[in-house]
Amino acid sequence: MNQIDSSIVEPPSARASSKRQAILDAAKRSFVRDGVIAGGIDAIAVEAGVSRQTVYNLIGDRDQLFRAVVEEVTTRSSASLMTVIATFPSRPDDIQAALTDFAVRMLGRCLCDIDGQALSTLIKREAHKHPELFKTWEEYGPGKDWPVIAAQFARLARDGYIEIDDPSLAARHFFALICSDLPTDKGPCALPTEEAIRKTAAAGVKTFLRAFGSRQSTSA
Amino acid sequence: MNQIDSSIVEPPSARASSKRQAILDAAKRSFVRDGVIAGGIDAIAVEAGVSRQTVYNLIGDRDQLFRAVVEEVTTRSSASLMTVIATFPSRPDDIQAALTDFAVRMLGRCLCDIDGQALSTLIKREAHKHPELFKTWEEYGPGKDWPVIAAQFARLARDGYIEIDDPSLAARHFFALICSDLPTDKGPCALPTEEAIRKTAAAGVKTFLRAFGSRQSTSA
DNA sequence: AAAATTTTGGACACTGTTGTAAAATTCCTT
DNA sequence: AAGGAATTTTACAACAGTGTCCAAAATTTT
Repeated sequence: MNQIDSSIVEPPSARASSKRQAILDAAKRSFVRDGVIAGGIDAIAVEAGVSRQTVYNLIGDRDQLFRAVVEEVTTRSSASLMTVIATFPSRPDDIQAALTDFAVRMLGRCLCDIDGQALSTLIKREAHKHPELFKTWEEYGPGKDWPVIAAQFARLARDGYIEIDDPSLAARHFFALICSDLPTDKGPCALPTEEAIRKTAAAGVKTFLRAFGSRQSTSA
Repeated sequence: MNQIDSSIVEPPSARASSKRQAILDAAKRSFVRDGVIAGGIDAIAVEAGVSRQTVYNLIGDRDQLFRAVVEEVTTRSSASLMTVIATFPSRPDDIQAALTDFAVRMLGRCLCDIDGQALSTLIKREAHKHPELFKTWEEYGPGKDWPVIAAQFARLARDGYIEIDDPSLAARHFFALICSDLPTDKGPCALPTEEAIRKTAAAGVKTFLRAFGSRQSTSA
């Protein structure tokens, strides 16, 4: 039905793979929107543009579907988080601008994208019924990267940009501030606009630097 | 409707009222734990210690049950929030200690109690299906009190305790910081311990005052 | 073009839940 | 203790969703 750009030459099971992805995406949306148990398999199949049988053929029953979605979301979120962490400013001229840009990237590409949203929603909502989910998050997912982020802040402190006692705490406060009043927390599940993200990030970084910025490097 | 401490002589429908409350509590827990649609009415009835019929007799079907729970949770949360806001420090000797105590009260009695937990969970999870829920939150629930909180911070600034540009933003950053790494966000739905609350609140207030505290009144 | 494979739509039995209605029981009033 | 109200028990019909099977249609491969 919807081959994206598989016009020229595709591997043997390209169609199946594409359909599989469509199902996973539809299931992801359904799980986030209605909960894992609430939405019917039929609805997911319709949303994916396939028949119910295809769902059972390519993936399996609800439980396997859930696991497949979690796996994909975890993998993707972890990867994009790593990518963004790699862009953490190292020796910026303007620490405020650099941190703001970093915060915007983090919010837009990790926390507010469809996968990040799905991951946090699923963890919050299904953790009590699937304890392994939270464990996976800690071991293989974004949860394992907190020390890396803390280390970035420690390095920033060592280079004289900020003054902190506890890098881990600083990292958590940084994230709390840049997420402070994202529309996500309030209204429906709509993803915030790029503009809202930038505004929130800038305000959060400003407060963060008021608290932790070195006196000499605080500009503005 | 709900007489509070009618221990000595009970009004005629005291038993019904008590059962009604038990049902509402059980439904609240079930809705938060499993979602509004997932848990069976039977399970709620058993958890409340009544039969399924009594649920239908005293309250009604699932939808009425949901509305009753939302109404109760909203009312209670709003009331306890008001109570705690009333204890906002006015002219404290030690601004840090006073704000920390306030943060502890706010976390413990509003955000981390069963009703606050239920309210935020239900709003996040069911907002898309019951838009009136979020609207109610804004008009009658805790949402309507943000300006009041912002005003408290404005007053604190006027009295020279803190230095802020935007009271509303300061209020949001204050809450973001004191909620920063509450165990709630991570693990299962268990309520955080008093100790964890105090620690998180203290750390949040400390950072808040590093950012916004007046130079002269910042102690330690 | 024919064969092989995948996808589809429909039918099916099955389970679990719902909301209601009647009896049976318990509880309170008098 | 008897009468009456409330509550629980039990039963029931209706319904929605699940997972499976199969034949027909569509699609790919030979």
